[in-house]
Amino acid sequence: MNRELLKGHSELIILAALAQRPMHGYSLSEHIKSQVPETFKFGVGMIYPLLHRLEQKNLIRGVWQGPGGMRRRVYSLTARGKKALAAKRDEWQTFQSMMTNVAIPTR
Amino acid sequence: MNRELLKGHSELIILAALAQRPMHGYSLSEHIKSQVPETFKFGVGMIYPLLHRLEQKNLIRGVWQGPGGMRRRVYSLTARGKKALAAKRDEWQTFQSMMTNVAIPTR
DNA sequence: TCTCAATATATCGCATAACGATATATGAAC
DNA sequence: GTTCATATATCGTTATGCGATATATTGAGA
Repeated sequence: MNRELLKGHSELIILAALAQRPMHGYSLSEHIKSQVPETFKFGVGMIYPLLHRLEQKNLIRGVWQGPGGMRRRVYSLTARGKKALAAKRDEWQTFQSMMTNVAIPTR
Repeated sequence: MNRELLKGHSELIILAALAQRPMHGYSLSEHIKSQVPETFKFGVGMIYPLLHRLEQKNLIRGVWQGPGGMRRRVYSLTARGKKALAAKRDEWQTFQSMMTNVAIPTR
């Protein structure tokens, strides 16, 4: 399976997942693995840079859980993140219908 | 609009267009421009590397038009290209439904 | 108690490819 | 004969997917 298919779409996946409930990186990875086909699953090594990127863009915010137990950073959507999610959903719909129109002939 | 969205999907667009009728690079570019939204249109500079790539993979084959007139290379699908197109269409359907499931909540 | 697997985060490096910019040449129209 | 559309080609930048690797903690079981 082409590994470039996800390019540019992964942020939408993360934001949509975090909109359901706040999660930390590892549980997010498990969550996504459970609901997308094998070929599309994110490696853990992909999740953290993505989360850092989204936090830098102020679309999500993470807080360290503590003080007891293993350190984990739980992320949730910011106000900007919610708007971005809506925008990315629209963007996906546009892209999706364009691709389907172009690639799949109407019979 | 995110410029990474197309990653990995552009070959499908080209193959699907050439399945309709053989074209050379420039007309292909015009063809695609006419049927996809502004934000997704391919610059001409994108078309030729793509065509070279597809020809190297033996999915399309180009023949120089001649001898009179401006030089132009007309591309059409090979047998392998037709199979690849079918595979990429399936791949798109899988990707498409996965993304929609994950990104757009069912109400 | 010792070990191992699962949990949890982080970062490095490679490969791929979108995409704008730029170069070059021909043909047609004015 | 100058300008615009046609036609192909390539370079450099940038983004990012993704595997590999490193490190630390916790809990279960032998």
